[in-house]
Amino acid sequence: MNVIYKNDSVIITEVSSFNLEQIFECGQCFRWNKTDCNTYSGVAFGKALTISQKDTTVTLQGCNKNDFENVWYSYFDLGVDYDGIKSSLASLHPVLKEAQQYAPGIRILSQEPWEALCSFIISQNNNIPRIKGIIDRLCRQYGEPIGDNLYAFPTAERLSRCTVDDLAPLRSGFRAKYIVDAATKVATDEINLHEIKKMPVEQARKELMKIKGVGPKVADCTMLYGMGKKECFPMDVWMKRAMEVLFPNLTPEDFGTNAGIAQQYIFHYSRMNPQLFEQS
DNA sequence: ACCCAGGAAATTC
DNA sequence: GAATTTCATGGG
Repeated sequence: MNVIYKNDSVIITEVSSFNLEQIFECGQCFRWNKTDCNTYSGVAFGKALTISQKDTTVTLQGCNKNDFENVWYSYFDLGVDYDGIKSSLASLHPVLKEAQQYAPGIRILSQEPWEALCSFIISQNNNIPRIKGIIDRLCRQYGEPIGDNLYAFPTAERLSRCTVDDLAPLRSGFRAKYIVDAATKVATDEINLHEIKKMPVEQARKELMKIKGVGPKVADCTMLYGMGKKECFPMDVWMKRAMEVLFPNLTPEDFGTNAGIAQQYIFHYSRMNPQLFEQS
């Protein structure tokens, strides 16, 4: 991998294990949209970015050296050797190898802890298009505008000043009260996400589950996508099916310290191939 | 009308 | 304590 800095853009060449479509559409994030062929626009850490890819060259538009080094490098997990992780995971199980080869350009994004927590609270018993819609309305309503019809993810402090009735226009249903509880606990520092990030997984999960509407699955998504805890293995309906049908004699622990990455390959592979789970 | 969606809380057994 | 029902909303 090679990085070239221009005036208002950064170009990465010879990138490996990196595919924008697979990264943004494997179900780990909800705020990136395809704006053109091989091009996505989105917001993270309060910064807007347009990013495009052709083969092993990736261009970040509207990005200076500072933003790249402080935000996007870690956001796209560029310090992690996915080639190495993939070959190690592939040797564990033939079906995992198959899932990984289906979308070899997946990377786990390092999202903001609060955004990950809030997003996956909204995700429960919900479908992805509708999750994206709710989060879009949430950001438009309560996020800081950052130009070009784009908005930062609203802070916990801002949302803590909302009532359940205030959130009605989001049409988030029964999840509104969970959003308010999470925002309040985070804003008052009753729940400190940066401290939780430093804790061992078991303890961190226990802390996160003090929030109403946060169970094991939402807690694990928060830790995997928002706290860099790659051993977490969120067990949703798809992953339960996948484990029963594709890996009947394995448990998440069998996938090791990068189980969360394995989970992402399996989740995406399963969702794109639902016929695997049809009864015959 | 029914079923399901990146679940968790409330209720019942 | 384990199993079942309920919780809003929208699409198929």
